[in-house]
Amino acid sequence: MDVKTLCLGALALGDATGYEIKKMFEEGEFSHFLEASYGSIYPALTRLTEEELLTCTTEVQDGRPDKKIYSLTPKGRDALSNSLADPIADDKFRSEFLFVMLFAHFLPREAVSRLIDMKISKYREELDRLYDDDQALPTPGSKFVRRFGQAVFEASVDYLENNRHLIEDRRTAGRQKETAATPV
Amino acid sequence: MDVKTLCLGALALGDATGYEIKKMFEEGEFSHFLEASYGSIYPALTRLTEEELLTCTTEVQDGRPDKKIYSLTPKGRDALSNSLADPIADDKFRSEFLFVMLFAHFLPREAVSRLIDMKISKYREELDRLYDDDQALPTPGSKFVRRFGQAVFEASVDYLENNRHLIEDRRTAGRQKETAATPV
DNA sequence: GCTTCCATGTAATAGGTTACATGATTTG
DNA sequence: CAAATCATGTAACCTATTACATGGAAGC
Repeated sequence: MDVKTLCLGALALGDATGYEIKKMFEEGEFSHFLEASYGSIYPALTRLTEEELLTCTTEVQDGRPDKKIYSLTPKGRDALSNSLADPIADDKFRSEFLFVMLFAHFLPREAVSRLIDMKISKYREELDRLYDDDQALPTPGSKFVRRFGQAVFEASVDYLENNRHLIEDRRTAGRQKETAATPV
Repeated sequence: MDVKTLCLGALALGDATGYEIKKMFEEGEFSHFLEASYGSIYPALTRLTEEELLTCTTEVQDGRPDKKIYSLTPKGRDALSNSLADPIADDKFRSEFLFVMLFAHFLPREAVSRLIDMKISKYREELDRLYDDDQALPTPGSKFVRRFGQAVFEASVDYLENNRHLIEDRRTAGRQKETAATPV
């Protein structure tokens, strides 16, 4: 599933420009589970138009590059439909944060605490974005997908808050000797 | 943070071969938040050895290629330490599943149900792997990281089970008319 | 008898991201 | 007055995945 397909999906939610599609990945509908850059979106839109899966209306602007509004053609809608029926790849989750946490004992305790604090704020930011459903949700799936994000990020924040002591309290490693049961 | 750094991390948990490191990504310590293929691991180990961050002991085998066991050198340990102190990239979560769910109304209801069932099994498989801590956990961070995975996957399964009706029950879209309050 | 496991490695390819190029207008 | 927003597009680069090459042993 490449950026072309993702763009078809974006346009199935309504006509849009490349710029607006990018925003959907950054802060819109797709932000918590997809990514794409201008460098991949613009060429994708050009190709899709060549293949007649999209039409493009140019709106002349002063001072700015002309705005190109893309629309899904019936052919494009079919292409999307077909792609949706294709086998889907497994979720991919990549977290450098967890990698670093695995080696938390290599870092000063305060550094670890700072990283956890930062990660919690990041998750909270995501949550704020997910709770702010100003714009009407365009498909029934939107609600489902949004709430999934909420559930997962909430679980993440909860987990970090309730279990950070596991790595913030030291003495866990192999380096203590007879210092048996003397909690500080 | 590239595969080289990830390999340093892998070897900080104990000496290993390229094959074993791959297993850590597939089903071991790293499986739920990192990925790497042989095609990136083997060259990384070669480079790291050239840079003297690793040493390599060759164990001759019959019938199989010689086993190459890599160990972190003190220099390698320092390099890892330094990398851990570098700014860390944001988590990346990519889900084609959620993308498809956004357009669930393009698919037959049974297809959607099947996808959700499959996704739940996938998450359950991950959970089984995470709960099976046969091998002793090598660092204090391991427990923290593992449990994080458990928390998130459990939240995901719970969410799917309790909210699948949001897309499995139709009539939500814009296509109903006066059919007000007549639940089928 | 077939599949999976062990075990390493290279080359081609693909798919992106990053950086660059341009520039007026609005917001702080 | 500076920074962010709007708006498109290309080219260089990079990184990693996929496929290929090899092959015995063990499990089903």
